[in-house]
Amino acid sequence: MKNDIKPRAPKSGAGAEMLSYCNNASLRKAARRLGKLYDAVLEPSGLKATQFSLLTQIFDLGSPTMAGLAKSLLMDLSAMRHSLGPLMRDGLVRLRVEPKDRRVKRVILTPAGVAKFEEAMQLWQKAQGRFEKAFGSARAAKLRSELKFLTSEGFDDAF
Amino acid sequence: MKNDIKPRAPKSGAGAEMLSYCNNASLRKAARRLGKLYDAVLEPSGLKATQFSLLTQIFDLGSPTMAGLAKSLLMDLSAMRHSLGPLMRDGLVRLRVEPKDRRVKRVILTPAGVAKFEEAMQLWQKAQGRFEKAFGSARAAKLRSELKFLTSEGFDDAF
DNA sequence: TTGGAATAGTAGCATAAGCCACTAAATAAT
DNA sequence: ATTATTTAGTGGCTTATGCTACTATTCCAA
Repeated sequence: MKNDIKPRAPKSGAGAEMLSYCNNASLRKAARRLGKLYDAVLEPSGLKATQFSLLTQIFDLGSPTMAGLAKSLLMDLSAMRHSLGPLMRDGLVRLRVEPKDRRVKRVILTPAGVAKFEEAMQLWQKAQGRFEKAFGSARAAKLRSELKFLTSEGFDDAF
Repeated sequence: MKNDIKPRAPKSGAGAEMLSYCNNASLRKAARRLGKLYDAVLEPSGLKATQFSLLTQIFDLGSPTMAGLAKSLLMDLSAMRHSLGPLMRDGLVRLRVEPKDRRVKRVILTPAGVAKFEEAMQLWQKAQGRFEKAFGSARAAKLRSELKFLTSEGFDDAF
């Protein structure tokens, strides 16, 4: 009488793991787990994986505007700003008003930020390598490809 | 001179999207996106997708202990407790001390919690259906399977 | 040119999630 | 039995993210 409601799971009862059928829950769970693994490897740098991602994106885009950075990460502008907080506090990143349009602020890596990025990059390589070894490179590429599709315009429109 | 450092990305420069090579960043980005989509569909219930997941797991496990619930979600016990906060505040869930071992507290769905769960389940079915339609059912099953592996013991050991 | 719409950020609040330190209860070891 | 150890939770702090409301600029149209 316990599980007459369930997410199209086959049978049920304890151990049916209804939640494993939820694409969103599966994704979050995996993200939690993988985040911890990458975090652990990056730990010597003092950066969280999310922070490393931010530095990487800022570096890659080359002093993007806040809105541009947020958009590239499919992140809320406000959320992105909050995440920049610790990085600004630690002097890795700073903001610069765009003279041409004083509404705009560009996100700049400070020299310390670049140095920290380079340091963390070594660790990231290690984490990435361990992942590819444990999961398989081709398999990882395929997974990233699927995830990329999930974040594409096309998927968003289709949903 | 800008991108002489990069995560095994092929070329680089603006648009190379270094970050798309990071398995962790890809996963988080996709999780953010998908979370928002599921959240939007669940919105009429007043539950976030994460909260629905919690209710589902509590329901499925049948009044699990806090530790058991956290473990099943690969979540920190403390984090899980924090997430239960809003659900307890809203009267959907409550805790009950286990008489046999007074350290233990079981997480119980209140009648209101069960009702809310059933209500949200309808919406979840809709979100899940839209996902499967946009992404493909077989493809989704394959993706979940890969994500499941990421959260398995085996992967953890290999990493 | 001036008032309204659009754009870029900021501020505050709320949930999601992890870590560490601490308490309480049960178990094992001596 | 008494202490040491382990197990289960709690609390507080921090970062990750999102939403909404509000401010500052810029742009566009009448």
